Amino acid sequence: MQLAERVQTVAETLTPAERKLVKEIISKPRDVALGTALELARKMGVHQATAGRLARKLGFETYSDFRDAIRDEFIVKTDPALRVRKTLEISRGQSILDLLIQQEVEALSRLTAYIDESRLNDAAKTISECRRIFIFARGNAETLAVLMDRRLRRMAFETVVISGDSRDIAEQILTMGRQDALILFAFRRQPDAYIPLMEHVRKVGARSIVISGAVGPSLSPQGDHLLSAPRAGKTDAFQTLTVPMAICNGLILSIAQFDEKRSLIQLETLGELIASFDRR
Amino acid sequence: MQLAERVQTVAETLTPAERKLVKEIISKPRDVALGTALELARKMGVHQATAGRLARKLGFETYSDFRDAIRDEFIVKTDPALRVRKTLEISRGQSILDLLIQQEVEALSRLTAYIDESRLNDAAKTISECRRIFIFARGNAETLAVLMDRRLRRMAFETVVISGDSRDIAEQILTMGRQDALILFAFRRQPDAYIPLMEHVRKVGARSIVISGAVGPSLSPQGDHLLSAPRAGKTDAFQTLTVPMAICNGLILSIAQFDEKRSLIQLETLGELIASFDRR
DNA sequence: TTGATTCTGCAATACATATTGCATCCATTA
DNA sequence: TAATGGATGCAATATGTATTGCAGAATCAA
Repeated sequence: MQLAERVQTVAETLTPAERKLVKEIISKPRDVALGTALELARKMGVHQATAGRLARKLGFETYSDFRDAIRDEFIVKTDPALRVRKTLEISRGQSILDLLIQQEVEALSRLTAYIDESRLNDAAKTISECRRIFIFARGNAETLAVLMDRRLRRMAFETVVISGDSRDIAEQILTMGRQDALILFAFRRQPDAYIPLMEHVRKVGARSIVISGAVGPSLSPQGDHLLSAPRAGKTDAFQTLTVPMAICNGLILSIAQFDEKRSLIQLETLGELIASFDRR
Repeated sequence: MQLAERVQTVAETLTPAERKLVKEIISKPRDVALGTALELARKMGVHQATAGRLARKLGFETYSDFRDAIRDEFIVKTDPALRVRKTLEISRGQSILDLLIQQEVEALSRLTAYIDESRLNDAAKTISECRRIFIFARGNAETLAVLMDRRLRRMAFETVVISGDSRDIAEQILTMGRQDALILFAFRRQPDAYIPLMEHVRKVGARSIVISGAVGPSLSPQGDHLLSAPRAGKTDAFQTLTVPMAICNGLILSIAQFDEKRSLIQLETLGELIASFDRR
């Protein structure tokens, strides 16, 4: 029986402390497989005894048995070369998920070739200095508009998600001023509203940030900041929002960094910044 | 220093018993990495103490240190995710974007350890057989609700995105019947509406698909299909939707596959399927 | 609020694993 | 063959790790 199944069978009876442990065990089984009950417990801030009791609850005689099971399931015992070959065989033959992930990983790995830190920071700085953020997206990109809207609001920005047809759009951007910014998403092709929108932004003296895919550089007129990188998969085929979402997340973290600096809180490392963000 | 080098430096001074041990260590380092000194010694017919002394001879303080080294060299390295991280660490600095991408790639690489093809297909089959799809998400996951809603609608499914408070929810699910399905997103913690929703689904004989993160297995009551895999980043820190979005995309492609089969169009490869999907 | 119940940490104990001093064995050499 | 010195196993000790009884804390229901 797999670990996840075992957890499911006892899911209803898990206590808060046990839940903490389970979360860690599920997300980092390798660490658990090589560590001790004490290490796991200390890491999650509960007592060693609780870890032992959880093992029993999951249906194992002892904690050691539990660890052995994790090892069986998550530690590669076979020859690595053989394993790689197997994986490739699978992905070449059948698995949708493997194919998808392979493409996503490749595309993500290429991202930093297109967007470097300073570019991201410039855009983040611009946004953090603005009063109001307008967000425009059409098609699948609306997903990202929802994401940015939520994240920005949580950081106490005032946002306006632009929706509807050209008349609606015109009404919504009427109040845009020089202290505002527009975040615009464009993939595949230039949205119909693109030119009038960008011209309006320029006219009122606002700033624009364009987040895009491969078409990014060929958009015209250009915005103040262009954050574009090609997406996973072939053009004109199934393309995902993973790469632009990574750009969005990077942007959010970068903005958070400026916010921290603004409030004179110095953080030692980026790791701390990331850890401090979004905590509940 | 690698194990092989260490052995070479002391090769001249190895005793017969030690030679036996070294042979085993070299040929089955993974077994040694997970076992005890006693196990190794007994297997090769020498005394436990000899194993301990060999460890010291190889330049380690204790047998545990020796085993840790073996683990580093032969177990941790075989984890594809960690290997990627090491590569990225070496080739680049520690910018926000690098850190983010590194985490995303790691998490994505691990995805297939948690969700296999059959699990995905089962869920896809269930959905493709349903008349109407209800979608429930709260917090950041609403982003994914928007994604799924758009994709499913394009595939001519009738969808209902559940919104609002408990009263609204109750009204919206009133018409749910046995031909319907609920896709529910849950991260961090179980949503308040989770239990009543799932109970209603069960009562009316509908199906449920839960897409989740590390908490997935500990949700209760459980749905008919659980698609869960840990997300990138540390628990309780900045966590992204990349992994669950990959699950969604995989699900969509899988559903598309069933649709193709239903309409008697046979595709030679999945690559073609993916290329054919979502083309405009 | 009270009482019952469950959860959880503490600390003592039990168990597993590693280290070390000592005795013996074996091979080598004179 | 006897002497020597390293190699090895034995067993006691030390260290690390897991389990368990107990009591205080938290939770829930009445």
